[in-house]
Amino acid sequence: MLNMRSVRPEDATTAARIRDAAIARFGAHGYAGTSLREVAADAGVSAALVIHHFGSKEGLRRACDDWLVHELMGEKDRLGDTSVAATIREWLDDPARFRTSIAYFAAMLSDESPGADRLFDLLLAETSAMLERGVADGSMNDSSDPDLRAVLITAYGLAPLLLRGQLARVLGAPLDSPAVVRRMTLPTLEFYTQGLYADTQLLDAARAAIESASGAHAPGARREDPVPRVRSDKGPGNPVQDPDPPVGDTARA
Amino acid sequence: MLNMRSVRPEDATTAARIRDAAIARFGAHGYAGTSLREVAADAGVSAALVIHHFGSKEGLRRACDDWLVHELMGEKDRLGDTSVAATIREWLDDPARFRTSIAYFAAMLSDESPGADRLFDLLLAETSAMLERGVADGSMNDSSDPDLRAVLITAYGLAPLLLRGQLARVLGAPLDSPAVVRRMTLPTLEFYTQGLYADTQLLDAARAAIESASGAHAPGARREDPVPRVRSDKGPGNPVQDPDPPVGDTARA
DNA sequence: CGGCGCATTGAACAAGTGTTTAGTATGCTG
DNA sequence: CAGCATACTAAACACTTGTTCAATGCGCCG
Repeated sequence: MLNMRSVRPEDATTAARIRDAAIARFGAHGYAGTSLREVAADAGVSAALVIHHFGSKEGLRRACDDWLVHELMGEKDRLGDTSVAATIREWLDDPARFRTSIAYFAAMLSDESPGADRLFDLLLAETSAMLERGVADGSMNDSSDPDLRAVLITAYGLAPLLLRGQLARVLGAPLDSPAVVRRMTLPTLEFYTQGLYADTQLLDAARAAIESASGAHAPGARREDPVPRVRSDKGPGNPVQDPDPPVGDTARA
Repeated sequence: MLNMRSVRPEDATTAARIRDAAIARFGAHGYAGTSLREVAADAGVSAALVIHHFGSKEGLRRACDDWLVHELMGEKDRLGDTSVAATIREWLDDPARFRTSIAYFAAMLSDESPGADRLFDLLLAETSAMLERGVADGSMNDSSDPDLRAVLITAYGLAPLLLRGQLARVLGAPLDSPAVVRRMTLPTLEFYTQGLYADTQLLDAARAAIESASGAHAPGARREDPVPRVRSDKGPGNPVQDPDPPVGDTARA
């Protein structure tokens, strides 16, 4: 289970070597920023052979997508109790492979490669299942909109990976370095346990505003009203007066 | 303050039209995936004129970067009390521009354009200042590692924007649509107020483990030990046994 | 050994790339 | 009006792109 995957740069079949080289290149420079000849050179073959094996550059991309979905999601069909900790340990022990795969995944998301949708959906499903279990056994809080929360948590989980370049730059070491992984653990847990806000003032205000604006809290309900300004009716004294501060910060950025 | 920016697609100077077309193209298809002739065609000029005005394609990129930093971060030099709510309202009222700018910013991050570093640093500084004020006035919880928390919060804030394509697909409407913005508000606030975990069990365990592993909790301290496995010493019964679940989920993805 | 099939290649292809060059129009300054 | 800078273009440049083609080698099966 470990060895059969760690057969990475070595021999393997030639097509696999090409695919691996392509994943590395695509991940580092994007699909459009990578030429077949570069991939071919990395794999030690001719450009014509790449076409011979994969039909076209787009075919190569599809093969990379398929491989990555298979490799990252593995055989875990049941979203059940496959140990998350074990998975983490696995890629912590092999940061080289983790790095390449994550880079490719990030590139997939930017390039809007169709494979990214599959991967994101799998992640989202897994997160949803995890949250449901957590709520069921009482270890996690409930949510007013579990589906949306699952999307949010999934996005938050991906954030450090998508921004790994910035994090590495700011923190002074790669995201998958032991030092950074260790340093991130506690603050992340703190945030996931205590939240950010010390009191429920903003939350209560938002709830009240939404309650008064529309009758029910139906998620996908009518969307024809111009947009109820839950956000701008609180005093300007509080610097984080917006109920949705991260998006806000993002926006102004 | 509003009008001078909303002069978007219309006349303006020719160089500005080219720049705007480039931002749109770069944002949609990336730097490498965009040709000068496409940009030129969008702007209604010849490819040679683009070179004439910006020197080279790379020069055009730099001009786009500069413009975006200026446009998104505006004149807010002091990270002080410029109202976040006002900024949000501003781009909520102009989703078209917001979309383009955000797409370009996301592309900058993927392409590792140097301008992305500037923008991220500004965002991070702003987030840090916001957190410091929040802690000072008691509206926000303190953190064991404020600097890292600021990085985390910044990343979380950017996450929905970087994943806007996936969010839009899963939620059935664009991220900047009134329906989605409205729907995200409450769950986000809930998460930022209550956190995810219902009790401090995992947090306590992690703290204890770290405490016992290394003497102090110094952030950047010695990094020569192989990495203390705070993660794998808890029972397999809890599905979210890892102190750092989002990264974990990400990893296995 | 003969022959088939596959992996593999260098050379060539048309199309597209960023960039240069020479040239035309246009409007401002004297 | 002359002169000049500037905005702008079409055409060509050298080069790279993805892809094709004919050819070569190698191994397997009879």
